[in-house]
Amino acid sequence: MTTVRRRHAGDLVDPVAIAARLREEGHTVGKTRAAILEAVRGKQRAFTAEELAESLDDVHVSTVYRTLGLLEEIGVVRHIHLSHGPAIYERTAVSSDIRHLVCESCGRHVAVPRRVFDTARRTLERDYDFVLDGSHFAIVGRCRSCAESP
Amino acid sequence: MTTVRRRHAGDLVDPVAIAARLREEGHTVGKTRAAILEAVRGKQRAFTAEELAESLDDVHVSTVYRTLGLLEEIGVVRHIHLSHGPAIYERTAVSSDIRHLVCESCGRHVAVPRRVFDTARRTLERDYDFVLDGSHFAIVGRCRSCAESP
DNA sequence: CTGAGTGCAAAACATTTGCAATGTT
DNA sequence: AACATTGCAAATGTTTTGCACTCAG
Repeated sequence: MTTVRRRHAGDLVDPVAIAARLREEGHTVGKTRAAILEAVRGKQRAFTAEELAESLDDVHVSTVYRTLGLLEEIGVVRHIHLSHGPAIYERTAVSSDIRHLVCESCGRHVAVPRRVFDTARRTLERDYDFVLDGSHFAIVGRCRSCAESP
Repeated sequence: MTTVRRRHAGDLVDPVAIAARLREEGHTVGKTRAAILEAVRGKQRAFTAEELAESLDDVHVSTVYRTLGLLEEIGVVRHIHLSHGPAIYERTAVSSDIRHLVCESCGRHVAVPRRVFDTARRTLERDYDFVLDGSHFAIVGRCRSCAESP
């Protein structure tokens, strides 16, 4: 048996595989998109569209936004809104079981396991018909140092 | 004994009292501000700056933003960011023990008791040095009907 | 009278969009 | 060649700000 074709997000890190997937969807992949794909693979941490654009020569932010939008559709990245400021993007491969906390004073952000919110999630679902989704917007508060010096 | 002067936020609903408080802080209160104060008292539910401006004749949104900013400083109102779209303002008197949930599909929002997040709050504080503050940004998810028809 | 408040236009900021030029298949 | 993609400029939506004018104390 040769290359097994798995179809879940975890696969989509390799620029070549992603490009193939995009073509399947009827898109084309030229050098600009290829460069973005490469840059996304390079990112260890979450990044803003702006940052990604700056790390590439002659790629306009609007193009980055468009491409990240496409990558989001096929499940390669997701974006998270921190409190104020631009959204951050991260590869979905990074794990969907983390939630982002932001300190609204200093902007620092930390990742915590999703399970921290299990009790709240259950209560909301049971008593309030509400399905919590902490993955698209960060959870806001203050880190200890900022909480101590207000 | 006559009028007792209590100094906590719960008092600040009466336009006259609020105006007095503003003057204490060195501000002046003319007819525009008085009108805004009156309008704020009238609001049963949370409102956007835009809505408030539209409910008043010849008061510019920028003035409403400025005045709400002032009212926020003295603890009369607070603003909450829903997922997308404008922030909503509510009188602090309304209760600081509620948290706002927003459905990111339909925009509907519901209030739930702060205690729903007690477990999460304790864990975050104990294990992650993070002080949760669900009062400034809404908690995002989906209401049951939207969750069922994605 | 003098500083505070106001309307308006413009800036700020993150993101989206229309369009003409260019690139991909 | 046909159509997708790109850069750029302009629009979007929310909030803030500079400035000249008006008003409150």
